[in-house]
Amino acid sequence: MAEAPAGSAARRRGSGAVTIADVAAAAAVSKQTVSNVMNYPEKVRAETRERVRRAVAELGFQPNRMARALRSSTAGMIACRIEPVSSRSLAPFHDRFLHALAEAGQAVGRHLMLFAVDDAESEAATCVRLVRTGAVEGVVLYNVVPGDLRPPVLLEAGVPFVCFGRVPGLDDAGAWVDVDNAAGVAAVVDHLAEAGHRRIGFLGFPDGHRVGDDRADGWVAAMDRHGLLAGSHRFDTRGEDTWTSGAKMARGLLDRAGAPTALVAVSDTLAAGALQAIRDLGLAPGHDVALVGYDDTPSAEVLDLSSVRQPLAEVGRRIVEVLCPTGGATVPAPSLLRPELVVRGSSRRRA
Amino acid sequence: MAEAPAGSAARRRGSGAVTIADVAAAAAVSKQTVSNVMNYPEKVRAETRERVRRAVAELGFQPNRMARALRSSTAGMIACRIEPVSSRSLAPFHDRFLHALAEAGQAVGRHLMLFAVDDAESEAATCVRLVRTGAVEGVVLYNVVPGDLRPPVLLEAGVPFVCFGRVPGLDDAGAWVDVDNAAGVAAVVDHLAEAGHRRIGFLGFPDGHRVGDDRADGWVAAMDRHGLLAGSHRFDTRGEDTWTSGAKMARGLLDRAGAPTALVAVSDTLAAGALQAIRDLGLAPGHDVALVGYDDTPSAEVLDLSSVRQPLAEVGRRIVEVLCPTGGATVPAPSLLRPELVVRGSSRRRA
DNA sequence: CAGGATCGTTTTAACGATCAAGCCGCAGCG
DNA sequence: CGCTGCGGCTTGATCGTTAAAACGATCCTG
Repeated sequence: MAEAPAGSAARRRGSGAVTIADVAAAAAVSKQTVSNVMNYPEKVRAETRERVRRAVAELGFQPNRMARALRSSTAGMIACRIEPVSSRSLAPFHDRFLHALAEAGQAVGRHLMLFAVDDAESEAATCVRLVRTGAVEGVVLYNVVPGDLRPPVLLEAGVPFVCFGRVPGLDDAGAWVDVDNAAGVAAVVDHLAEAGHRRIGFLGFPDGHRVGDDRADGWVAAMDRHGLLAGSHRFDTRGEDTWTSGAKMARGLLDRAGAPTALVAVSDTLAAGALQAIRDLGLAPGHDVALVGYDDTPSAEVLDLSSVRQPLAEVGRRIVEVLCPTGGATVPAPSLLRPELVVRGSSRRRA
Repeated sequence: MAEAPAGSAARRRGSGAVTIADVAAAAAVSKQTVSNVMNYPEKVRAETRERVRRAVAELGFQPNRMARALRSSTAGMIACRIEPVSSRSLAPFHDRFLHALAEAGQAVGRHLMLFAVDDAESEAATCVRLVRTGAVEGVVLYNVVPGDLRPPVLLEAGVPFVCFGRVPGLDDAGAWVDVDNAAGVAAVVDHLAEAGHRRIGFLGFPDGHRVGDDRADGWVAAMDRHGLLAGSHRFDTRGEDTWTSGAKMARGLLDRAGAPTALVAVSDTLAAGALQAIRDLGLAPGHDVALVGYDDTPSAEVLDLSSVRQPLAEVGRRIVEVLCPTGGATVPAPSLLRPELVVRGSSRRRA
């Protein structure tokens, strides 16, 4: 490990760093005044404030976080589980969620602590322990599904938490933030219908998971709204979230008479597979067949693939706002955010 | 946000949780004895220990982390930057690194704190601040390249750190852990050569980045060792780390006389593209053309693609060991770990 | 049997900050 | 003149824990 050089610019004293007492001595004021300068500058006369500020700068003073946390019993941290990378999907979505959370947290002076556990049960236990030991102020639950066993446990234990994912029973507490999956897919259908497409195929996930089901519902609802639902069950395909599966589903849809002129995929992985299938059939994506993916992963940009972007930054901000209320007096309601369709070449031109 | 119910099983007192003083009172001993029971049980008489233990269990006491951190000035945390998801690669590698780090940290009682910054410069500044404020004991630098400006800054500031990625100047301090990229690719070439392949193509990254260059060196060295280097520069292709680019490079190599019978790709993304190209040419992966990727991402398993697995768990353990030395008296040397080749169908059968 | 070593526990004192009074001087006001 | 109010600072207590010293009692040991 890299060791500290004997004498560096910012001076260390004895065993530890420079404390508020050192600053106080240097500026010839009391510790409390230094504290005030740091936290409530308007409470201190300008002249004194300047003197203290100079001392702070000269000594390179940085208030000790643990001491502050102890005294004011605010850890300045929130926790979230980091899940093992699943082989289900190629899309690095969890990554981006954590990044958004970290960024949103920092904006209000909170840091993000990660922990790794094997299952939901130990996740709940760990969350309880982290809050009980004062390590964090609250926790974030990722990918919450109906019937999830984590919320009730945390509720019972009195642990502040916010879910990413709808929780039906918690509607009044503002304890969840979600992105409207149905609306996202519906927006895609709207976009395609406006461009004149009448036969719009759907590449979805197998039934039985919240996200996939919501997206499928969005397709059905929007198709119905445009009067395109009749007979379109032929265009409803489902499969695992893999590239291969996407290619297969697309081939199945396109390789027949009366094939769809547009495809809606519920992930960029599926869409990437579909893209290849389209090309394999000698068709031009965006021209012969329109194609839209989901999640706006980096690959979507590379592939010039239209995709639905989830407002992750906003999700992070809301979560943090609920967990660590700043100025806003009112406790916010649970948020159902609208995703945004990013139109690229794969769906821009009329089929 | 979910609120604490009025009365839950684990009792809260007044404004806060149960403290060591409560336990002491309940067990009719001093606070210090309780502390000893928690930290040095052998120092306390068995009978007393039992009594204290009962009180701890009854009250559900959990020592306050901040207080402990303050008193013993060990934060129990390490920090690492979470990078924005790059559009360069589809592989969620950073994810897995963070997971490994979190897990390794927990094994020795350390938690992982994330922070988000825009560039390397502010990363260094943030690291310094985090350590100076006592928030973390040390930091981990991800993806360190030669000439990286972060190590010198941290060194100067006396911040304990460990790099993932070789740092030539720091060889004596054990300040880095790396995986031998050249050895990984060489192992692939060995594997293919043993299977009888003589013409082995290379799908690499453009020159100028450490990881890519190391892997290219590995190919050259191993080819040379097997006496296959002569004329094989025709088989050396380079391109961006995208699926499309991989497909194009593979097509370029395979679609001519005297084509390679095996391909080494330096990422699974490139390999996935190559896989498609192979199929497009009517060839059978693993039979007509052997193919091996790199990083053993989830997609490799799905695609039945041989790949080189980096020992991330071990990387995490070493990093943590250096940052937070446990029992081992000796400061470990910098670690250059060997990756492991995972053979799957794409390279199992003789071409 | 005095003097020291040992054991198990308590007491005291931090760790570095913030909170809540308290104090002092000066202005305003009856 | 004296009382109150207030800005500006200091003092003392405190958050919950642990390190280190103190302490009384018992046990050796020469």
